Amino acid sequence: MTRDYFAEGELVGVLTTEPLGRALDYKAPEGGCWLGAFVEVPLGPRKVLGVVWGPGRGDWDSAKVRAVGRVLDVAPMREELRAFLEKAGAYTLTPLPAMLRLATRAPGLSDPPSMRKVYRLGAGAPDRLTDARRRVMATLEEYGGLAFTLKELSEMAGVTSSVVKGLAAHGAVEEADTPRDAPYLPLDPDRPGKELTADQAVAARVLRDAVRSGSYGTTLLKGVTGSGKTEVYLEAVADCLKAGRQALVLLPEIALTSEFLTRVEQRFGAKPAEWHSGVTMTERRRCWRMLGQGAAQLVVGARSALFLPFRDLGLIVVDEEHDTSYKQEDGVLYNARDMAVLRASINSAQVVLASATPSLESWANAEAGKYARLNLGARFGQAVLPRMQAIDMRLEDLPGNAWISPTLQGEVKQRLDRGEQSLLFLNRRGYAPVTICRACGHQVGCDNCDARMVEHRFQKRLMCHQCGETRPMPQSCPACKAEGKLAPVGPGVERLAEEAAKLFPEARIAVLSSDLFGSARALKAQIEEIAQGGTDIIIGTQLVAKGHNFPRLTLVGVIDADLGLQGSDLRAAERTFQLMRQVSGRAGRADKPGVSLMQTFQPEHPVIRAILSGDEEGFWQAEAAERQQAGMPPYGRMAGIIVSGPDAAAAFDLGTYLARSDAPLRALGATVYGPAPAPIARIRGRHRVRLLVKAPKGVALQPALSEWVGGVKLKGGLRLAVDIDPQSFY
DNA sequence: GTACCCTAATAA
DNA sequence: TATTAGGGTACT
Repeated sequence: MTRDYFAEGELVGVLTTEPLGRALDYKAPEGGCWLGAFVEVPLGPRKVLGVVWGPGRGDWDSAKVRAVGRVLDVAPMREELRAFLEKAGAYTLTPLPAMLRLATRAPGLSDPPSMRKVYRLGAGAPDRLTDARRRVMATLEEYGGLAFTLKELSEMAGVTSSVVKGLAAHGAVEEADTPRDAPYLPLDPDRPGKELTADQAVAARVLRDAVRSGSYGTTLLKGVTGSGKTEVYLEAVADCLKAGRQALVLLPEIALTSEFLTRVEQRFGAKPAEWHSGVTMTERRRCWRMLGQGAAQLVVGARSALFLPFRDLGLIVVDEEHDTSYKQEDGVLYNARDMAVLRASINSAQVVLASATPSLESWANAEAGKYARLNLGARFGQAVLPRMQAIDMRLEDLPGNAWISPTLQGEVKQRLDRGEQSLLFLNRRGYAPVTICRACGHQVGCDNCDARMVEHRFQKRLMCHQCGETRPMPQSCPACKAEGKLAPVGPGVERLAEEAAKLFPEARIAVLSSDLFGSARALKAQIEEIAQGGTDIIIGTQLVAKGHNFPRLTLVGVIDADLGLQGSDLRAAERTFQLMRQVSGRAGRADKPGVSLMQTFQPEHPVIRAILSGDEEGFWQAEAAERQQAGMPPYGRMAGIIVSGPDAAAAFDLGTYLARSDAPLRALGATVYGPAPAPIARIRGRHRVRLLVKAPKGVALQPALSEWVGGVKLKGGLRLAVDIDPQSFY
């Protein structure tokens, strides 16, 4: 039994975010401290943030043990969150301090709560009741005991701030100091939701019962685009809130949050808390603090929201659970989908994994009975799934440097004539993926990475999609100095837009690509304009595949359906299948039927055939069988090791050394492959070498891995990262 | 002799 | 991670 209070002078173990691997011993401060308390401790010449993690170990020279500086004025970290950080750290082989950093990414944690003045109904009476004063009093009475800032109150009453001040002077309005971090407006789960179809009602009831059980469980909620997944899981959120517990909805893309916030507001009458990289410092602080106090009921956020200090988390929804952006690819390597399941199991909470095209992992877990499974069939309203067809590019008469086939052109023309929208999908940002010199054949590459520079014509620059480095479009070849010989090769969305503009000069064309919008707001405005019908042809990257509603869209043209199938990655088929299905789902949402046409050079490819036939179960079965055969995840376990450093030879040497000293892994029946140059052999000037570990399912992989790599001394700027359950398998 | 830079060690 | 101590180098 661990103790949860430490009296002054007792030894406590404090975990800091400094990379020391474990908690350090300190003396409890005056007044003692609680287990989980956020504290400020002296470390060398500095003061750093820490959390009281347990009793001290007492193995440090007691004369050198220092005292905790002070206990911070925030809710202590709950036991569930501490357990989650420890387990998630053990799973991903991440040292605890790095895990703690994920959970303390809130600004101003060590500051006292800042105060502001608010105004509410007072006991006194004003000497004269003017019309303006009456409006202020009426406003306050309408909202009962609620308090408002000067600005809010004067705006709501339609008076100037001096009117409010005047009333405050008479005591009719009371002036008070409250913490700046105000509770979120309460969400009302009892408001009636949208009318559900029979299908949706059944699914909603199952989820509701699961939430009411108050225990852990995971449900895979599968439904095609437009089948009303959101309505269904919002019912589960409603029941979670009714039970007085908190809920978290994870979204893969910030661009999706504002649309989602609106839906929550329609359903519950107020906006939830928001947590992602685009949220201001003040809002983050408020979110973090209010969650701990239970003054925020629902958070909508990106994967990092998993590490927020919920007081009583009862439900986690992972929307578009198959999305690859749930996998954090640098720093702490974790998959938010898996971590959501872990956190829920610790918190006795429910997980809903929602997707039209689940990941093979989740599909297999549902098949194995580890997850419950719910299928939403028909699309909401009259809309039906789009008709899907291939355009065999071997039969199309298309000149070089053109990518819209005559067949596709004809279809777009028809939509233009009918006043409907078309979407041309190409998963390539920029103007052209390759810039080649016609004089010497040189391909312009990035100086710091092993990647080609991509021309972005709107910005008149070349950009490296690996490190983000840009440079002005050169006039002469960097290799042979020939002037005016640089030529674009291959299509990007910008170039496709140029081609479309030539073919359809009268059409209004919009390009949706993540790099063309400075802010989430600009992107949202553009999406809204498209939804209103202000655009005839949308040209977009995979940004458009994710849940935006374009009611007048009836044609999706996939420019290069073969793109994702190249390479030897076992996940390529799965990803292409998901992406194509998602994009196609954009067409025909309202009452107009949609068509999805895929340009391909290999219409007989099994993946393309599976996409066209719509035989999803068949596709998953075949994929699963193939993975099982190869002993690949989810039927086997994998880990990737990336060794990186400024010196290629040193990185490779360490890789070779690791490969030779693989005894701890062989003991498990695991195999080490490599070292080989990583898929991108150089990023930001660092050379990268990769090893892969393949192990049978059910073995204790992590302890063996830490024994294996834990002993190596990293010198000369070398770094080593272990990636459990990597996204790519080569 | 010292100003400057890089690397390695250290923190309780 | 931030700080600093130490060692080497290029200057005055």
